[in-house]
Amino acid sequence: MFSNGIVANHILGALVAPERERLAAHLERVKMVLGTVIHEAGALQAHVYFPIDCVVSLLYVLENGDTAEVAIIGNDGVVGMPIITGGSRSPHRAIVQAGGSAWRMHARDLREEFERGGSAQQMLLRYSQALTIQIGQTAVCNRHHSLDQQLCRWLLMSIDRLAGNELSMTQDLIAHMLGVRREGVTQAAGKLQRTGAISYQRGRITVLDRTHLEALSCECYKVVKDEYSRLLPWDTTAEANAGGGGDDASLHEPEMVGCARAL
Amino acid sequence: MFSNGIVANHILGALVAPERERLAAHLERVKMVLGTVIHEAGALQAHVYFPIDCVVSLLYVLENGDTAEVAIIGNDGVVGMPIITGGSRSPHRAIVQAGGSAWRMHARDLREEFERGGSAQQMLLRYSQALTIQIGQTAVCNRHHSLDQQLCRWLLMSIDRLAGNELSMTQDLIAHMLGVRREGVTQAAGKLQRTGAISYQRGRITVLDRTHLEALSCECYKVVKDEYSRLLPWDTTAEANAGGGGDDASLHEPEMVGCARAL
DNA sequence: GAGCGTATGTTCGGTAACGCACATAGAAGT
DNA sequence: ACTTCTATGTGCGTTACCGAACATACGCTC
Repeated sequence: MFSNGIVANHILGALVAPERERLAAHLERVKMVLGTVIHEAGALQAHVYFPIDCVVSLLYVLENGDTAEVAIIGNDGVVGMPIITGGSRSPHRAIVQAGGSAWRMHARDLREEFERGGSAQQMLLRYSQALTIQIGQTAVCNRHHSLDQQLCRWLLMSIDRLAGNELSMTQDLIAHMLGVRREGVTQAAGKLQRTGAISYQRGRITVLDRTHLEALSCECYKVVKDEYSRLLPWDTTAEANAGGGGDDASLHEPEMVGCARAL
Repeated sequence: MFSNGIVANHILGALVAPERERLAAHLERVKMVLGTVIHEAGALQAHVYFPIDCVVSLLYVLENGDTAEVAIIGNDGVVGMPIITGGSRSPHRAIVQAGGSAWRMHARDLREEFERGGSAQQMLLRYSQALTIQIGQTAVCNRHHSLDQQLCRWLLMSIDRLAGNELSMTQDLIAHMLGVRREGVTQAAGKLQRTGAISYQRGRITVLDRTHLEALSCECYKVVKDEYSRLLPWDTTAEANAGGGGDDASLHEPEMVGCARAL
């Protein structure tokens, strides 16, 4: 059961057994509450988080308070790459965009495993590239594509990292992620709702027609998705035995940082 | 003299002596001709390039032919990170944006050194983070800032990576990099020229007033610059003995790829 | 020095997204 | 039932940038 929980995260799941067991000794399961700031911009990152069933956004906050998401991280990745690369800080705020849980571990423990140079190193390096490409595609998308297209891409990327086809998100929050006006999201989402691609009411969005969303989305979605599956091959049949809630008593709350729910 | 040439690149220059010497055995100096495609999008990357006095852009080319630069690499970095991360390919085209020369080496030789886990590994990992943050800031900038601001940022980032205060660039090429219309660049550059910040004629831009450009630029420039100096501290006094052209006879041309000068 | 290719300048109508103001409507509490 | 809070819907003038067409001007070649 325990090991099932660990492989819920693709990075951990792809490790060879001895490494996975070594890391398991350092992992603790923590609850990821929506809106919690996991890493504040510029702050020292003490832990890495391997999402199990939550989604974390990397957000840049401008001097004037405007925001823009640069990447989305789910159980396909890890929050805290700067710990691996040695920077230990990043100008991006890591914030929980969809509640759930994650495996947490101390920075030095992961660095130690990384330096052994085995499959953990390989996976983390590959994930580093996948993340970089996702960020690059965000840049491209922000430059060239319409809000409508970007919304589709964002919805797809989000539900890909969640179990079902629903997500808890107000249009206002989506607007903050995309760095656009809330009214713009209302317009775009309205169109999608009228064509039957999605339905939503008060912060509860359901994706009804994935194919339609993919058709309306820009190429950016596919580029990132393809690159992820190339770099981090993941047997989706293994995903069945993932999750399976452990005893909640053992959950630890991540430290709450100042402006959680800042949005 | 030889070692002077090597330290012209900040990554190589920051290595401890034994590692630098080990890498030197694998380095060959190559000429980087403006417009040459160093790595085509999606192609296997056989070499890494450590720029000496050239500038390389990472460009994404959309299906419809539109382009957007995601990052600029000069002697502060290395072209070919996917070789380190293990992906060996990237959806970005690497293209020479300002001619000059670079140190080139075979992918496997660099990977070998990386796996030794010494200062080369450390520097490359830190550069990986710096590059990621540059790309992220491109995303933010594309979302929130005006063409005027972006042009200032771009000019600053470019001349920072060149010796003087001049650069050879038509407005049309800049437009391709920024992913905007050429006319837009003409407008923005015209304003800068009238205020005396820059002057240019037919593909030759001279920065006259750096301070002014920095004032007009958005915060993105500073964020990236600060992060670079935090992650890759570099003694600028050492830069004096950099460059110093070796014999041109020993220069090799990088393989020319299909659509060089595609822009 | 005439001709030509390329770089830059300018104009004009169109549109996507913005900023703001305000209307509606579901959810939650008293 | 009533208020209150939050989420969503809508209209309107403004702006930045786009797309296209066209004008100028520099520098090279013959």
